[in-house]
Amino acid sequence: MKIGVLARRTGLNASAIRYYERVGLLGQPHRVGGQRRYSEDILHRVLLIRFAATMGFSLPEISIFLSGLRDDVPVGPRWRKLTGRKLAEVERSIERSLKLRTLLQHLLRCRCASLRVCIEKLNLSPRLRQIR
Amino acid sequence: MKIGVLARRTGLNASAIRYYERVGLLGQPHRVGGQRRYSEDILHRVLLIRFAATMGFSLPEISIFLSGLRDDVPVGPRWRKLTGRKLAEVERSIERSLKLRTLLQHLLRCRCASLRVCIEKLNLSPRLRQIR
DNA sequence: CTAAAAGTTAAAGCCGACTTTAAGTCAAGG
DNA sequence: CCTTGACTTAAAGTCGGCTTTAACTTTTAG
Repeated sequence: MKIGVLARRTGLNASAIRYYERVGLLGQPHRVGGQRRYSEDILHRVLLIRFAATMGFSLPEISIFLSGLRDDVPVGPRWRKLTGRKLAEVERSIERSLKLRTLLQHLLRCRCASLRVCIEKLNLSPRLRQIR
Repeated sequence: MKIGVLARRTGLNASAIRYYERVGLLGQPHRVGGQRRYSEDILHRVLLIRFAATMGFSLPEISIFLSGLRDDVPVGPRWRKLTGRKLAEVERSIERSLKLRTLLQHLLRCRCASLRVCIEKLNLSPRLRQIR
């Protein structure tokens, strides 16, 4: 299939597919008259890339992610390590977001005269670092 | 106080403070021989900006956030609306992250022969949109 | 008085993940 | 054959939130 079809089927822009190729996520596709032609395999690969991206993996990380796949290796230790690290990241981000939610709820519920007073009551300065 | 002191006391880089000034988050400070001089007030304002930023507000949002403060207004409806929207955003992001965590945990726990098989088992294509 | 530290500016650079632009080439339908 | 739409490239632009650079001035300590 041509790049436009792959683009429609993956929901991506053709330029994004060329970009993935440039950064090495997709190999060199076979060409007809200079134009790229793709197999179903590549469709799946692109969907997998999108999947990993929505999981919060960066493109360089996805490279590693996929290199485990390339060999059809039994989900190697490198991949496990990467995924474990990402899981830890996601967990930190969840904790942080839960704290933010609590704080925002407090801010919304409070009946302080002004925002300044309200925030001063929360005694933020010592918390500023924690929140990060 | 001079910009370097303000920088140290807020944990920011002096260039960040000048940047905040450029984008209109801080007014024109009073100057001595061309150099900026800041009051304690501004220190608090900068800390508040940082606080709002860690809450996930963008600098343009913080502008609005602070315009409610400028008048020492009783936490206006505009501010409430903005905060409510941010709370909703944070909640969506929490939900999304919880889903990601579950998925990552599944991926880590699975005993599939290869990543490809494992991911195929999860039947991802239909989920791809949900996850976003 | 002088040297070093800290201040000033405008403009450019950085990060990631793309998109857009400009200027062309190829393919398919009528 | 010719138009139209899809494709090609390299290079530049986008977003936010700064940082860095370069060239210069002011303040401060000794």
